Amino acid sequence: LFRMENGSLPPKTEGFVSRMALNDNKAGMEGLDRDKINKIIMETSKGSKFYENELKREQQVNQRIEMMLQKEQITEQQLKKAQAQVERMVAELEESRDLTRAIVHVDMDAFYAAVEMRDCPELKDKPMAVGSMSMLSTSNYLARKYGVRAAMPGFIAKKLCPHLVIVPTNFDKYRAVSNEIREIFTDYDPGFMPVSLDEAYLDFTEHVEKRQSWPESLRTRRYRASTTTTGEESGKLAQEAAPGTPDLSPVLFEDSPSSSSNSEDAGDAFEIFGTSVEEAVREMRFRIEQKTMLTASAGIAPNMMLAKVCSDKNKPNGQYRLPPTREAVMEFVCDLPVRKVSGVGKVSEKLLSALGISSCSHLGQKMALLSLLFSETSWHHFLQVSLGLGSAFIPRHEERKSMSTERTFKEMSAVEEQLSLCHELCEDLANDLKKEGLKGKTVTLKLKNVNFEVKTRALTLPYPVATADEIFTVAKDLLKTERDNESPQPLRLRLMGVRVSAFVSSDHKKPLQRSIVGFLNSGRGESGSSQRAKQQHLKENSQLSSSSQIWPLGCQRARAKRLQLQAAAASTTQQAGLGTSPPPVSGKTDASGRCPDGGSPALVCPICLLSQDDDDLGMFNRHVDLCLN
DNA sequence: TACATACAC
DNA sequence: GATGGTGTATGTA
Repeated sequence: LFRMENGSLPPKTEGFVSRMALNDNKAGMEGLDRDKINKIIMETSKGSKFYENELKREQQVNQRIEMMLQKEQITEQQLKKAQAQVERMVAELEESRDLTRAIVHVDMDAFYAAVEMRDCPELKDKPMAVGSMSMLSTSNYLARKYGVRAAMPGFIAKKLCPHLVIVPTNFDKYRAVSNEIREIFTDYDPGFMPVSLDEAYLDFTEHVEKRQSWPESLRTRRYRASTTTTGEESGKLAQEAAPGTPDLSPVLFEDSPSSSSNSEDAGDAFEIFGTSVEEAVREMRFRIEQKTMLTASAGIAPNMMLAKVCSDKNKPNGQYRLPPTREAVMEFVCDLPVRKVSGVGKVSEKLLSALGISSCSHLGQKMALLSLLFSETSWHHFLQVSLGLGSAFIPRHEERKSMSTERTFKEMSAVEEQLSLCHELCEDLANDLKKEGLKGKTVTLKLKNVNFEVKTRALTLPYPVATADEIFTVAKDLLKTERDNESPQPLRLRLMGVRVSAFVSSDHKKPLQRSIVGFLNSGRGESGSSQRAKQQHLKENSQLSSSSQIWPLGCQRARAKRLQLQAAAASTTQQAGLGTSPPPVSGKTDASGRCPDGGSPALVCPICLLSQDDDDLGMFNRHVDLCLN
């Protein structure tokens, strides 16, 4: 069972850097001439600093593989023991398998490219990509046929496809479209989780439940401006239908059926969607197309990991539902290439492939071995994947943990130039931090030299910083240290970046918010999205979502009161946190970090509504937690 | 905490 | 001529 296929798996061509080869596991990349494309990529890259660095990284990975294969000499004894442990864990995980949720992953098709094509008809029948000569963000399906894809530099793409049109990015435009589709998402799951501008996870479970008892009119989508709409949605729908003729969406892929052409065939003035999840998702995609003239693909599955894979299955402009049965899931996962799973990238793929693992079923077969070769978190993740398990609920949006800005430029070696750039970065970063009212204690400087070698240097202060000068004071010091380190050689840089992390303000507010939100929702049952709460979604104006009906009036008042208390407590908290001000101690705080004026206001527990004598926030939070339990 | 790596988009 | 920017997680020291 073990120690059989030793190593010989990756077909190694001499001097071939597999890290740089075409990634053809994305949609629209089937059946093209890989070898020819890779040859062009390699020829164009060969000899560049970038290439040399990639070669180095490749060798590092190869070394890791060697070390791993040495460890593979494992006694039967050990393996048996590991196998037993794996089996125990499998049983445990099986126990917890949840097939009751309908998780949806939506993904706009060739998003940036599609937006540009929509707004510039000239582009519709041309291979095009969005980005620059240095880097492409995405490409349309016509360009993909030439091997042109996201994360490829434009000058290489041009070699692959000389007629390629490269359009610069218009982030503001993409953001605007993103907001439009997110409005639609909210109607199906107000707690949806955005992944990026064009991608999101939604929990459709509750929507589908409600949908069963809806009148047909609520499931009717008009796409002719002429018809009058009925019901509470009329305004919205009329607006969405306003763009009129449905055949304006850019044709992304010649062979792909477009829902627009379907509607033309039907020749009807409206369409009624059914009550199933699939119909609901179809409806959502239809509304997206009506509103933005862009198409989306979607995957429906019992958990996030599977939904993500499913959304890729019928891309572009398609959807796929994986039935919520153990059998269907296991069959689906069996032949699934590990690389398709989110979280498994180039390196993991290569490591696994060295062990003879390329599909998820292999993953399951070799789990005992994997448990001995990989870290606990890694093999636990592999195990879950091999069983088709993933998160069946969509986690609440997390607070951000860091904020950074970085820039690439032509070689820069002069100290003064580097310093002024560093200062500029600090200013930009301080600006961004200000927008979110953040202060952090850790400043990290990132440097990349002309050989593409990356270094980070960090310093954690005893107090939080936020202004450009505060950050710069630290960053320039880190830069100086690094310069001294390399001297007398100058730092020949091609990139510099500054990051601030270890935030304090949110750190204090967060646990409290969580507790209160948890309390407010505790009456609504335990499952999935109902547990999540984003204040923004509690606003009442959405027709489809139930948010305005969730709270009985009395309850709303209580909620308002508690939120008030929460705010008060939070501001108290921030004051208490002033002990962390920077050195020239401000006159407003004394050494203990207490507010000198008026003493410390008593904290009130939002649950039991009793004043807490202790004004220590930690104690207070523990009290709230006790109350919640 | 510091740093490097892997990963996603 | 030319290979990005932003953010998270994790392993290790």
